[in-house]
Formats: sequence, structure tokens, C-alpha cells
Amino acid sequence: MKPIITRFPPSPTGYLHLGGARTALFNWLYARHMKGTFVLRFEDTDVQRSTQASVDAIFDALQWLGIDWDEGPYYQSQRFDLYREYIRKLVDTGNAYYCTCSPEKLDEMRKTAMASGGKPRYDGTCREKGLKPASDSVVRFKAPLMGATVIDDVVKGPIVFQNSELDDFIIQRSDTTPTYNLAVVVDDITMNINTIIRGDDHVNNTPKQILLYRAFGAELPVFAHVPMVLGNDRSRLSKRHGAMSVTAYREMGYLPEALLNYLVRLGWSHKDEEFFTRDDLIEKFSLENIGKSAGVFNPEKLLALNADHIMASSPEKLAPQVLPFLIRKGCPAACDNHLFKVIETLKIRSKTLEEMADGALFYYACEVRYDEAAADKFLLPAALESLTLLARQIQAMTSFTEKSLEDAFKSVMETTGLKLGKIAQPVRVALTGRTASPGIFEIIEVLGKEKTLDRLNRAIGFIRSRAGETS
RNA sequence: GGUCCCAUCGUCUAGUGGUCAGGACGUCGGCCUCUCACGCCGGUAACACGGGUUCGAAUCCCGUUGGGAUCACCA
Repeated sequence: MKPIITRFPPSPTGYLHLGGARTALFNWLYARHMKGTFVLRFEDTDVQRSTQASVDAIFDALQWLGIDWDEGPYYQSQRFDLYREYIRKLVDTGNAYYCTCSPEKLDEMRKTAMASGGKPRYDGTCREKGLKPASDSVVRFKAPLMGATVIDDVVKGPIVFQNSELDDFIIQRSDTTPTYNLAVVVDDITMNINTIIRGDDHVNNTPKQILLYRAFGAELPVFAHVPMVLGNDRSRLSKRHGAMSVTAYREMGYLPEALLNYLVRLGWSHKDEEFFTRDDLIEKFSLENIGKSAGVFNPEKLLALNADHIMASSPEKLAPQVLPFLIRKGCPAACDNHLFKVIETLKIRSKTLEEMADGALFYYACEVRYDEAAADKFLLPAALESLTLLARQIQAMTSFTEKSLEDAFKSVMETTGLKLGKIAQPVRVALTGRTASPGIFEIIEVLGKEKTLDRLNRAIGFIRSRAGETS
């Protein structure tokens, strides 16, 4: 069995969007699963629209996703000589010809065809003229007039196209650069690509490409056309549907594994499993289980999956990923043992790293900023006794464990006759400034004796001064 | 419009002739509980329609409807 060689061929005309990422992922996974080779190639023959910034953005996104390549990156713009050589072969073998019909004439041709209800296709004016290259001539592929071309698609099954539907498409522009269909085929042939996994928006190009493979006498690759990713209005995913670039998800605090997991499940399944790590996917991915119908992108499910992946990650793994979010918020955190403990308390209640960072801020604050409503509700004179008692208990403690803290609270409960619920909320506001946070015992343990006492005492002072004001 | 593709809960999907049509997200109710979460229990909700084939169709065939893609000297 021949080794599988797949490729991802983005055109660098913008950031890497979710659809592209999924295509890259499928190709990468298949190559990894089959222990084959994954090739990266930039299709930048459109010099006008291709930019280095886009190339960099795509590198950045792929790297973040952890999608690495074994070969390339190749740039089509550096292979023009090769394409010319292949085009010449086609002309020499009578499979292509020069055409001098002007764009204006073609336009008119299309219009009259449309007007009379016909198809907008080239009428073959120059097909049999045997023209020599001229300054403004293009090269057209001489497509068969009869017969049919069939795609043996692994996901959709056989797809038949009547050759009479195809026209003599241009393979070389008047500026001697190759067009898309020619360049892909030459590249895929010369790079030995034998498995092409791409969006099914390419299905209609495929018969043209198959014809080119035949004209070159090359072996056909396996085609797998995967269904599109749709927006919530069921139209093709685009900017209208909100955040589209892969890196936007990084900024919002998504884990690359979660995004990968979500993307792969959009169109592929393995039994009824929902959660996959990167290694799971490499092990389980297969072309057979790719679905046929288009899928709607659902941000809520992505979010839920992100929460699952956060929960499944270790604090050590999470720390370097949250750190940038903390720093961006002006938090003096470092990737240390303390941060690991902080994360441990937040993991289970954070759906994104952004949320986790927000939740972590209070641990690092020099002075807790009280949420107004929280302070109004809980930092009241009624809490003074338990706060004071608790401070005294903690003062006397030498080390914190869940058990010893529980005992401290119990003692306060006994003295005051209050339930834990009544005591915990004021303490929570004193320590975090908010009414929602990780468990009280966890917080105290992570905060440490000194900070806990500081905050308790400050809250006591806060209540006293307030009481003074109002009385 | 031509060509091509697709069709199971709102969404992602399992299902490959015989299932009470399963799971996940969402949603609703409840439990747990120091808050928020997590977790747990339960509810809601789908085979687009019409014909066949078959003892028996979500599963196979045809048609209808609906949705999508594509029709460049873009990729």
C-alpha cells in the first residue's frame, strides 16, 4: 500500500477561517492517521489579492491549532516556469490551444447565451484555428465534446458529469500565468498528492481537473469532498455570521483542542462520541465516517466543548495559556505553583480562558474591590461577629487544610448560632468582592493566612465605617 | 436559470430492512449545595412529503418539495 499524501492549499488572501481550518484538519488528521505525509502549499497565483500578511496569519493559526506539515510550504507563485512547461506539453499534444478572443467578446458571448436561455460557455471560436502564441492570447484546454466524466468520490459516491456541460476553460491567462485548475493539478501531480480532501464547493471543478490529469497521463488521486460549514441562516459561513477567523477564537479564550474537536465533529463522527483529544482524533479519524450533509456552525456547542476541554486539562497545561489573558488585564501573575492552585479552583467553572482570567483576578488584587450590590447585601453589621470570630480562628491557625478550615467555620457557627450559608457569603464578599466564586475553603487555602486576614479585617473596617456613616 | 450535491429532535449527530429511533449542545423541571459552577435525575423535541420494492422500511428505488454549492483571464 502506497503512503498517503494529503495537502492543504490555502490562498493567502485573508486570515484562516473556520471552514479552511476544518479542511486543513481533515487532511492533517488523515495523513497522521495513515502515517502519511501532509503538505502545505500556498495558492498565490492571484498576485493582486495574495499578501505576506495573510501567509503569516495562516502560519500563526495553524501553529496555534497544532497542525504541522511535513512538506512545504510551497508557493505557486514560485512555480510559474513549471506550469508553463506543463501547459506547453498540453499544447504540443493537441490537448490545448491558443485563443485570441477578447474578454469583451467573451462577455458578449455570455450575455447573448444567457439572453437566449443558453449556457454561458465558450463557443470554441479558436478551437480548431491552430493559432500561435500572441501577446494577448490565452491558452484553453480542449475539452471533450462527448462522453461523461465521473468523480469516484469517497464521501459522496460516484458523481457523473456530461462532458457536453464543460467548455474549453482557460488554463493560461494572457499574462502567461496559470489559472487555478491548471496550477492545482500540476502541483498535485508533481507533489504526488494522492488524496484530496476539500470542501464540496470544489465538486464542480473536479471534472475539469480529472480531464487535465488524463491529458497529462497522470494517475487520479482519491477525491473526498466534504460538506460545507453553514451559518445559522444555513448559508455558507461568512463574516456576517460573526467571528470567523481561527485566531479570533484564541483571543476569546478557546483551547485549540476544543476548536479542533468541535470542527471535526461538524461532518465527521465516531459512534456517538463527542469528546476527543488530539490523539483520539489521530487514532480514530477515517474518511468513511465523514457525513454527506452540510452542518450549521453552533457557537454554543463549541463553548460547551471548550468547557469540557478546560475541565479535562491540567492546571500545568492551562497556566501558560491563561497567563496572557491575566497579563492583558494588568494582573501581576506568573506561571508558578500559585497560579496552578488558582486555576484548580477555577477550572470547573470557566467556559473560556477569558472567563478563567476574570475569575482569577481577585486572588491577585492588592485590595479587593467590592461589587456594590454584593457589599450592600452582605457586608453589614450583622456579619461583624462571624467575620471577627473567623479572623480570630484563622489567626490562631498554623496551616490550612480543608479539614482545619471546616473546623474553624464550625466553631464560628456554634458560637454565633448561624448556618454556614449565613457566614459564608459575607466572607466570600470580603475575600473576593463578589457573591459568586470558588468554594470558601479553597479560596482561603490558596490565598494563604496573611491575605485572608488582611481581607477579613478590611471588610470588618469597611462595615464599621459604613455603620458609623449611617447612624 | 443550467449543472451538481444534500435531507433523523432548534443545532451537531448515531442508525446501514425488524430499535420504545440512541447520544450531545440548547431548553424546561428537580436533586445536591457555603455562592457560582460541576455533577446527578427527569421532561421537551426528529426520520420533509408522496409513491413504490418488501412479510416488514429512517434505512433500498422513483418523484415532489426544501436547502446548499457552482457557473471568471478568483481560488
